[in-house]
Amino acid sequence: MEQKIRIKDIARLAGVSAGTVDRVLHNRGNVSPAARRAVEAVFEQVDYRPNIHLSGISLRRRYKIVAAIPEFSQGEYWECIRRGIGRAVEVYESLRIDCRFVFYDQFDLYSCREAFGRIAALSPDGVIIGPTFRDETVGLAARLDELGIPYVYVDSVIDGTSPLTAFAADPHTCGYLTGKLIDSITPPDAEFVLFQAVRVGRASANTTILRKQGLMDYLTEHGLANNLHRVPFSVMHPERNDELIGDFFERHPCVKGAVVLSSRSSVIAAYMDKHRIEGVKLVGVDLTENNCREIRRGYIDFVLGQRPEQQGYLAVKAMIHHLLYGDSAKACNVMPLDIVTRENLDLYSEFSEVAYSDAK
Amino acid sequence: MEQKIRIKDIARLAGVSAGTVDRVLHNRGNVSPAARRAVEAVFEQVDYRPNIHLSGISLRRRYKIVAAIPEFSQGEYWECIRRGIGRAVEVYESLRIDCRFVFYDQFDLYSCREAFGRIAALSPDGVIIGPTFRDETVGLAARLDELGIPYVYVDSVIDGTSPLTAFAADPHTCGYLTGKLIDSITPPDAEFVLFQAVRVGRASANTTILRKQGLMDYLTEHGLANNLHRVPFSVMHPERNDELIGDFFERHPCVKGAVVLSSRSSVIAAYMDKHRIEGVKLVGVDLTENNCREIRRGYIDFVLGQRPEQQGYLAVKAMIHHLLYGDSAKACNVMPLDIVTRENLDLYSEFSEVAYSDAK
DNA sequence: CGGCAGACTGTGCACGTGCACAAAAGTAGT
DNA sequence: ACTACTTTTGTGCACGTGCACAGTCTGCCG
Repeated sequence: MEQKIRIKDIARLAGVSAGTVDRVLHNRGNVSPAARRAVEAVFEQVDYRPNIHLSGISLRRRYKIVAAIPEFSQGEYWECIRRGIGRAVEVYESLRIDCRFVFYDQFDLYSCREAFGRIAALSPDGVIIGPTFRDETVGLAARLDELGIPYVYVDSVIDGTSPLTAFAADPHTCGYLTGKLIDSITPPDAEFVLFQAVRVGRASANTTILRKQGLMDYLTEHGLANNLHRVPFSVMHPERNDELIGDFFERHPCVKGAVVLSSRSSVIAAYMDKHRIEGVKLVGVDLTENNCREIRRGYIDFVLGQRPEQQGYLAVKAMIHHLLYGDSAKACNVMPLDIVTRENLDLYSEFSEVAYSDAK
Repeated sequence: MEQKIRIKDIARLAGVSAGTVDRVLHNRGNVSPAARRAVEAVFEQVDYRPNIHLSGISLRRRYKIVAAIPEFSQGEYWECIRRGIGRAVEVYESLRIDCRFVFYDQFDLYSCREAFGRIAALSPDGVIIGPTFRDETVGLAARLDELGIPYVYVDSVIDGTSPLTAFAADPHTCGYLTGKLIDSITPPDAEFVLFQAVRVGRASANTTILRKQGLMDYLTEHGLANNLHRVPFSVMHPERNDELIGDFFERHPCVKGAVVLSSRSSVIAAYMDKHRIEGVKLVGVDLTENNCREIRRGYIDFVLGQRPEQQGYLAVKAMIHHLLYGDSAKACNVMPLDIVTRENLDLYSEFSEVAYSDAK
């Protein structure tokens, strides 16, 4: 095993001092062309990898990261992302990282606008964005671009902006896979129903539209497009669903599979429980606490998980690596879609403890 | 954000020098009871977390890890574990870690015995064991216990030994989940076949037996135990399967689902391709290259992945944390079982790039 | 030629920990 | 009280990097 190459070694090989190598390395200027060439020639030949642990210590300044994500209640989707962010900040605490959260109401455009407006004043070194409203996010991205502040998306990506990177599942694949699953676990040529969550004050999110497109594409490719019914349901007022959903199942006894493309499949599961609807398979998205409970109780058959906690963790990590070591990251990281069912559910929840703890 | 507590601070608070605190911290002895009490009293009160990056640098000695795992061909299961180990060693290279591999033939008991016999002579500080043969592993474990050398299992766990920790999927759950899947994607009360890989020179591995038990338990609980047929097949000589498997399907046209509990489901997939057997669902285990190919081609419907690469990575990480920072780890870490199908396969393979790269 | 600004370069400290070594304190025997 | 020895305690260096600061060199102007 060859000895690790240090800045001092590079300096010796190039016939300059460590300070000059450092200046070349960090583009700090004030380096003569000759010295620069000499140093760069050495870099060509040797495989120098800075010891990231050490560069962290020597660092003088503190970096400030702002995470702008929707607010959440306990057990909801965004709590996982938040937890992942928090974990990363803990792990990297020995480097000089501060993290500050800015929450907004994902169902209130004005709340988002106001929250996003506050960010610049915090003069962050980097921003983690959990986007909901397209225009507001585009505006924020433009401002950050102008200020030269890097930003990273979690959960979903907003086109037409230039983030450092993003960590999100592919919504089209998500919908497509949902189609495959519900098709696989129901009899051939079964009928399906897509329950669409409706909410006051918010048009369907882009993610949901793309998921639906993925679902439709699967069904179309398998000649099942006409087997799909669409029924809206209310998240805020579950009691209103009784009439909405109630007679649907009465009129459509051939429906053997139900799909929910938002994270609220537990609402449908609760309905099925209450009204003793049996023989209908249910596939949902996201491992929220409510969904997990319904999986355990057997009312939800499969759920697609998109590793929100890991998204948050990796977003912070990518940001830190960019800020501290100048790493560029690939434009978009597509998260795996975990197929979760009663038998492997616990494995996922228990395991998340282990996976991230880089430091004690 | 409060200031980070350093050894020097503890020393000041306890009225001793940093050296004494260090001695208490690392149980190096030569500390008077009074001083020890004073230091420990301070530890009670403050939340001291050593900066692991720094302890890494200051460390004088090199640690030597030996990984004893089965040899493999390209694209096979153990290659992933090996890759994960390699990755971890890269990431932690700035700490002083050497890793050395000892390979053995997983179908040759004597090869294993010989390889395991060589380990002690390498005087490792820690050993990663990928076990196959029970008695040989028990023997190795006993020798390591005697020498006070910690060891970690990957892939599976050998009872009656005391490893530092282990990273493995639960084989019973694996079989159980396989049952759930094949049951879910076939018509009610379908018949199934379990293809059992037979190999010269090796009794069925313990893992396979436990998986089979899990499968049987699922079927029994769902009143399907009598719907299962068992057929052996040859991995080494696929051409012999023509007769073995051939007339089975002729005689059992009601069989709609096939299960393989080893990683060799691609052999069955290839057979189905060759003989144009259709309408039979196939569920397998492990994301080997061959299995991935057959998933893409549509001959395998679902595969359970147990994250071998992550197992290797985490095993090394746990060992390093134990050696360097004295962390104890929980006895056994149960890996998630990823349900992989054509639509989410690529997501898993692409993502593994991202997840581990702690350092550039 | 002297002075001076500006560009470039080298030096040295700090970061927090592990560990070697020196120093001090304690103990026991003569 | 002195020596010899053990136990306990304190001190200081090394690790590799970032960065401040001081020092050197060059060219230009008066």
